[in-house]
Amino acid sequence: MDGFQRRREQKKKNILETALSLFTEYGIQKVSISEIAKKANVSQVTIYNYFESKHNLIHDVFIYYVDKAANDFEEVIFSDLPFPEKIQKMVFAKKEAATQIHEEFYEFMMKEYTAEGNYIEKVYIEKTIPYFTKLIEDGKQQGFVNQELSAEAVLFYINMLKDYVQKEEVYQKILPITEDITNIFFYGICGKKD
Amino acid sequence: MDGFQRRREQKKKNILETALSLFTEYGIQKVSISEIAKKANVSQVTIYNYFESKHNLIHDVFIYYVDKAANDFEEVIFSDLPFPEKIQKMVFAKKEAATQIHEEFYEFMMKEYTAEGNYIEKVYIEKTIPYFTKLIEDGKQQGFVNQELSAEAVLFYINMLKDYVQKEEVYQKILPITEDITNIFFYGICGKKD
Amino acid sequence: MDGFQRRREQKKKNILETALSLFTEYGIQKVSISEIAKKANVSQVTIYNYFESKHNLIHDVFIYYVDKAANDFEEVIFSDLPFPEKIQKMVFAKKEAATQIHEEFYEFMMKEYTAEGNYIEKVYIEKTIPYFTKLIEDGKQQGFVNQELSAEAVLFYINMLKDYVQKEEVYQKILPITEDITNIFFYGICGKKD
Amino acid sequence: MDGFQRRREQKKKNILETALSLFTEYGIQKVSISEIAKKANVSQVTIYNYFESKHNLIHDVFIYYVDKAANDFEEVIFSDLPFPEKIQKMVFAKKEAATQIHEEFYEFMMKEYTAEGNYIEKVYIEKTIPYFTKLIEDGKQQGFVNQELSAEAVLFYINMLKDYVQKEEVYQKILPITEDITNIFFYGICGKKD
DNA sequence: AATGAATGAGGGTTCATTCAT
DNA sequence: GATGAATGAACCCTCATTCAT
Repeated sequence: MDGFQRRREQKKKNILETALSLFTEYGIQKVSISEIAKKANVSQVTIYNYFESKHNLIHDVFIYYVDKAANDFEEVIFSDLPFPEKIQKMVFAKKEAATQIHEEFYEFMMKEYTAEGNYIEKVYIEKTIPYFTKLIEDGKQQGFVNQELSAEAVLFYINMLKDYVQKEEVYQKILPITEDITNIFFYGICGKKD
Repeated sequence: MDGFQRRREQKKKNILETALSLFTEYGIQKVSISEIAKKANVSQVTIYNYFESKHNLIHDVFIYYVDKAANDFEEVIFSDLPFPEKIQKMVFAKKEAATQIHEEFYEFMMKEYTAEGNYIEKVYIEKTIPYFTKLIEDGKQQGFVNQELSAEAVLFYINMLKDYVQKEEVYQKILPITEDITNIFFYGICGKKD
Repeated sequence: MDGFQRRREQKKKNILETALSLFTEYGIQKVSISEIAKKANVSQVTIYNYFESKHNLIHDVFIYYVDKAANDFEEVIFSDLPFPEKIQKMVFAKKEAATQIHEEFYEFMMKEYTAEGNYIEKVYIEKTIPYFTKLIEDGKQQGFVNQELSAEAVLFYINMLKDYVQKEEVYQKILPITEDITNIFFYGICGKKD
Repeated sequence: MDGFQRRREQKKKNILETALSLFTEYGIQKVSISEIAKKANVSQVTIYNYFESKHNLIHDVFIYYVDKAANDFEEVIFSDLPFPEKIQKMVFAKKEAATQIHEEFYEFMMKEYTAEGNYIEKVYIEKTIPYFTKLIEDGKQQGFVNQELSAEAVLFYINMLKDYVQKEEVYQKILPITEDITNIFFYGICGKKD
């Protein structure tokens, strides 16, 4: 990749980052192209030169985000932390502002684009799910996970917790009850930790 | 309340219902005042006469929705179903389309308005929480809920499940693993149901 | 039609006239909605309220024009002028500026819309052609038109002359040779008037 | 002219041809510089290097076209066809698609540029008119053209016919009445061919 | 000389909101 | 009080043109 290409990529990444941060903070519709352009220090038209339309930009931002998230995820999975801490980290790790995701953007990812490119699905099937399944296998072998539970159900639970805890307005409220929540996750609302 | 007043209230409710249904289906920003006016068979200006601004309309729609949801909630709580079925009903009851809530509207409720009027907070404190606390107390006495868990944590968990399951794109995927999910809820990913 | 309606129609006509005059002078693409709005003393959005899109506006302007032109045509046809003067009037009558038609607008009428609504076709079939055929019949009976010629061919010829003479850049050049042109029309480039 | 020059001229001609074909097909305003650049396989800036502005490009394309058309014209004039066939060929010869001229481009030639460079005028005066006058003289001598008619009037008529017949939407409609039209041209709507 | 990148200006369109009847 | 009509501001997008390499 020559200097031209590299600079182009750099600029593209810059726009993607800017757009991602604005989208995650304010949602998609509230953010105008001109806003992104201003904050990224480029002209509106430059954005159009790179991405052709707002819709395309959103698409690319979305893929950019999914890749990034998948990488973060892998890192935790392949770390050598003990099982419970991996879970904790995945669920409760305070996200940096940049990855605090705006509901509308989340929704966009989940809904509008599953239909079209199904990129998120692909990433899930190729990476997230296999790694995750392995994690749960390990958990079962080490006695942290009930052998009878399906991996899907556990995956669902962890995802739910993660998504939910990630919400800004939720995160702060549950800080004091983090321990209880962890307990419920491991032992249910009924079970006892003993 | 005389005939005038009643007609006025009726018209207002009509507008609120229309707006709610459009908001929940398409989100707030995608729905224009003129759309609401057309579907509610009134003039745009009538809406402004009643609600002064779109922002106010949203606010009122939101309160209208919270009240309705709180009522539904009460009904389940005070029914004479056994504890686990109450939980199931709260979490898994297939919502009618009308209450399948659009993410953006949900977010609006959670974020923009917790700041300002905090009506949802008020309703929660006055009704939801007390009733819910009682529900959990009952659950503890009947041995369904671990005595050591805080009511807040359980409340959080149930809400999370409810919200998550309500999402259209989630609901269908988890149908096959409903039982596992219920099990995890009661006994954790570790514990066994036995 | 009540006062409301009348005023609405008046305003609509005002916009149509303004648009027509601008279109005929500058062509369609060069004329922006905001230009029309400014010259018609209304807001851009008012135009959108009446016509929904530029495309629709063009369409309506076009129909407005065709109707007007058809009326002018009828008037001449049903006047009690002698045959040659009718022809002269149809072909050479100095158009008011307002009906000096811009090529692009003409083309639009001829091409884009013949496909879609075929309104011009309808008007032609219902009014122009019958009237015109009668005119030619009269011309034949009075010995002004060769009996063997088809009405279509004569119609074509008159239309061609009319359209061509109407062009601004042409009109002035041919003024000095009007008589020759009339002669050619009646007696051909070969024939002699004697 | 060295190799450099020749290559330069070649590239210029390439751009002119591309622009001409796009202009004649879609009109001037609908064709963007970037479109021309793409289709001609050069960069936009190259076009600017050669032609300085879109306006200039149009100008040059126009001159390119007029020269070409004048050459075609000469060819017919100096051919050894009999007079009526020359006329027929000039008027009815089915143009190749490439020279089916878009109205807007035609108008541009006729209007905007007659004012400014008057190149077309010059060509007319220097070549078209003399040649044409000679043609008409021949016609008169051979008895095909009325001696009393001015050459201008006949020229006008032929041009009109040619321009009009060239229009796509007209050409097809008149095919069945070509003979009648030719007759009218030679003998008028009154006269008889006998 | 040639190009990829960048831009200011402007166009069509939508929307929350106000005016006037 | 209710309505049709009207509006200013903003948005997405395109284009002729210039900059920088």
